[in-house]
Amino acid sequence: MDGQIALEGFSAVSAQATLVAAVLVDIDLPHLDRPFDYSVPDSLAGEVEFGRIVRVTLAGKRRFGWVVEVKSASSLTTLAPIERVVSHTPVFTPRLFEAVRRIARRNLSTLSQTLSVAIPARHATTEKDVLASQDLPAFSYRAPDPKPWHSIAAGASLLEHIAAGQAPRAVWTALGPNRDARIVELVAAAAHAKRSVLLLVPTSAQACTMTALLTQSLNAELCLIDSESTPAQRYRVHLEAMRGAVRIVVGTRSAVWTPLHNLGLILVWDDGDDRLRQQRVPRCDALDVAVTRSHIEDCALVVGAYSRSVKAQRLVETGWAVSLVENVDARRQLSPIVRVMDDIDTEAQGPAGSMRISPWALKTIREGLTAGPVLVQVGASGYVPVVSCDRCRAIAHCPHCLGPVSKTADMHFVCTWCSRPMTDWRCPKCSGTQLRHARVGSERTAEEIARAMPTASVLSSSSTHTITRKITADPQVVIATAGAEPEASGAYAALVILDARAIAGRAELWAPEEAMRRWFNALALVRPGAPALIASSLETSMAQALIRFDPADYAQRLLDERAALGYFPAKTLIAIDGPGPDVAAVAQAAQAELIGTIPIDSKGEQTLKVRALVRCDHADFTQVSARIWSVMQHRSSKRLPPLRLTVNPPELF
DNA sequence: ATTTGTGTGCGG
DNA sequence: CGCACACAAATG
Repeated sequence: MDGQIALEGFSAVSAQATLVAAVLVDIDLPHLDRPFDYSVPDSLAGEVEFGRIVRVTLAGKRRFGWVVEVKSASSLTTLAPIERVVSHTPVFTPRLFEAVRRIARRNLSTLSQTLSVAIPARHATTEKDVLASQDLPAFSYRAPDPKPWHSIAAGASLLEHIAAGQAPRAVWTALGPNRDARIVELVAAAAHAKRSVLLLVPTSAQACTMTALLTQSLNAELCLIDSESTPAQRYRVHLEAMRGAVRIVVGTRSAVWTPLHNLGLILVWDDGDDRLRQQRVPRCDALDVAVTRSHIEDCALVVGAYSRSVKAQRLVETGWAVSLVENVDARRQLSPIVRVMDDIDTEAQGPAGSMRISPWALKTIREGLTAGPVLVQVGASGYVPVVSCDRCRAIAHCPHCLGPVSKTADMHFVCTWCSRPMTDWRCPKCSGTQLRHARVGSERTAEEIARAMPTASVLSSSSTHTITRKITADPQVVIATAGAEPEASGAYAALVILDARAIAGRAELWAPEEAMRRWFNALALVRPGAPALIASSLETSMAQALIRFDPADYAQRLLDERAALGYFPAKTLIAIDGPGPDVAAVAQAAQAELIGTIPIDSKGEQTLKVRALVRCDHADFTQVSARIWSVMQHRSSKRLPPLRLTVNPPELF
């Protein structure tokens, strides 16, 4: 009987205008990842609206949920009621929800989990405070001068389109000396169009620098969201952005979801940096979210970097974004002069040329010191393989030619120069006879340089120890790992890049792209016309891209290679991790090409785990992912252990 | 994840 | 026949 049911908390949906809310419940299970209808008690009718957080009962347990639709009827006859409306305001917009939906689909993750990532945790007192405030700051910016953009083909046009409130898309390769000015102009253009701006950078430090830059040059009111931000601050910016009270947001990865009102421009800086990628599920990439949002919000997108990621180049190749590159004159005027050592240089220097710090490198450092600070970029600790004496740790050299020793695939020590085997090797320092294979980093290099140049002042900056952010224009040698380079007042007078081959030569598919990103980031810190030496021989196309200062061309080469191999981003790959038979079943159900299945080392677990990689064309992804997802739903409803899915695993590409 | 419903086996 | 336990289905 209806009366009895109502007593138990359920109500029949009558012919009267009782409202129904579709609620997405916060449970991370694939088969429950869809909205459920709840009746809206008359007492809550005024509060239930799209985007509100509510309290509902699902399967006998009280849970939080998000209202994703309010309608007048349901296809079901009896509904449980919404018990409480939790948030006093919507915490997301229809457009943000659409972005969440697409990103969840693409990453094969649940909507509820993705929504949880996109929306900061509610903070009640902050919410009250934001809702009580009424301030909407005045908003008027002059249109930036497009003149400085004339050294970039299509650059001025991009700026004018943004200033006119339109939504152009570009991948931009910047030059160190004028990057800041260009960013300020881009932001000013969108602000002039009375639209909001979202600026995303890889690190907190960069976010702070950007905030300072924009505050100073635009006299703009803006908000900063980075790893230092408290939950209260995050929630405040989120709500204020939605209300239009905040119009410019600078931040790191998590800020990409900020639901700015009338979003006009998203600017992603250095998209190749893996810090713009989330490590935990749903592992979404700030660039992917930015691309998706620019579609949905109809806003401009500028992907800027000193180098060019393969992913960004793909946006250019497909015609979705235009490529913005400084012309040859500007590059020549504003970039350092790059010299890449080749095999002939190495040979010309004689035996010493194959030492870790070559005479060429030392010469470049010495000359640079006469004009200002010199940057030496080294591989991070553990990056550079070195063979040394097992007893005294002295770096081993070939007794015949003094060349460097390395370990071959079949575990033998040989000279990389004359390829003589190191049988009967004897340490010249301590007479030890055993060799060891180690990896060294920046600290060792600092010692070596200090020894070679006793009069120079040497500073070491690495992410594992101390990072120095800014140095004076006084002559000194700065040894830094990639990403830990301090900015020099007036820029560096010279740059030496060591260990280049150790980084570019890694077996991972992303190695050359990542190497270029690191090197161009270092090159951007050097004075125009100053010498920059890459102290290793490199593959010709790589060397050419550095010398001509043309990372976009090289990215296109890498993209062509990926296409030829059938890898991301030319195709879509999905990794399925879990117990062997289950993984095989899912790979089968996907009806996509199975590239292979490899065992993965699972620590402390009994069951043998494997990773299957399946591949499909972009056009087939929707269907392939739908098939995989339905298996996941089935598995979770049967309470089978979950499998881990990764779309285009960033550790591979 | 949690509850509710249905089926099966065994003691009474 | 009645009850406990196992398994499956639904969850609003």
